[in-house]
Amino acid sequence: MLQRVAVLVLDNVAPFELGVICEVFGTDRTADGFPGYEFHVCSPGGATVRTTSGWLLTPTDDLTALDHADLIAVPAHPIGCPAPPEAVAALRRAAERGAQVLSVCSGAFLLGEAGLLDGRRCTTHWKHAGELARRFPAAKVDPDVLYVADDHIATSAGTAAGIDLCLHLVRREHGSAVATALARRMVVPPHRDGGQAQYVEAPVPRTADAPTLEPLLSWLVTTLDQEHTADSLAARAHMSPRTFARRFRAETGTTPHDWLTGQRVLLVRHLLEQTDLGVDAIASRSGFGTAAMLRHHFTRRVGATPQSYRMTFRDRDRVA
DNA sequence: ATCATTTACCGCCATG
DNA sequence: TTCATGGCGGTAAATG
Repeated sequence: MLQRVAVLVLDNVAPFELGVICEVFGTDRTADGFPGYEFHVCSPGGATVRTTSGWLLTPTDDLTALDHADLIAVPAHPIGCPAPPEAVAALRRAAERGAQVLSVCSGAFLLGEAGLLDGRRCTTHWKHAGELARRFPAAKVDPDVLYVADDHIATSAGTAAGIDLCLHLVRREHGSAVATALARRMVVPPHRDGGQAQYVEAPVPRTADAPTLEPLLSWLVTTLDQEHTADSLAARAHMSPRTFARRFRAETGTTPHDWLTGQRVLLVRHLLEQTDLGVDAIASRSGFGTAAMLRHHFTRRVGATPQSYRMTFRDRDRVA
């Protein structure tokens, strides 16, 4: 249960990464039906810290807040800045008692200092991935993903990926209806999977002379119930199968089939939360065809069975 | 759970 | 020369 959230700030904290965390967990939207959090910003001794932009930030708490938090968020700090031992120790204590920990960008280095990355899959900004692996040899650094959230230690790549990770945690806690509504409120894309590549060749849609796959993708999400094959998609995009596969990876960072499955799972989550349709009906509507197929992909990607997912999220949170 | 069959994907390389 | 293309074949994964 994520109720108490504590952000650990040190000198030279990066404002944008900090802002991402504040936006998701530190802004009161309970009036609109969103879940509320007890939000603490803490530093060693509660001392004022300087941001990388030069201005000063006065925390609400000292490090004792870490001992009572359900979620501890670590924004980015420049690598090489000495981490106060008491902050590292507090972080380790929190992780040991099972609190959820998340880092954005270079915040992962602080998690490394606390030994939280040992033996764990993790990530950071691609530019720092090599350094992170060198500094913490026991960490399994994956430089190619937006975020890793395998267990209660979660790490994310550069800045914007922090938004994806925060929304992922909201989704895990409160379901996709809440996460999607929150994303809409923040005007960010509703869901980017953690496995999605950090490098995408065309993250920004190009202009008319260089068409993108965007129209195809938009059409796909409205026709998830239909059958789609690699060849049929290539034909619709007026490309050879080989070129289509290449272009698809360049633009989305994944493969057509994998992307399609991801979208179908999102639709399933939605239908489980918002309707009373049976698993068979949902399988049919989402394009999985059979309940067995649905269960297979759903449990693999969500980590819960459709039934338990529905039990958890059905009617629990109302969103305006 | 396991298996046989089919499909998707990607490295390689020739082509324009 | 460099670059995108697209056909081929091996391998991994999905499917039923």
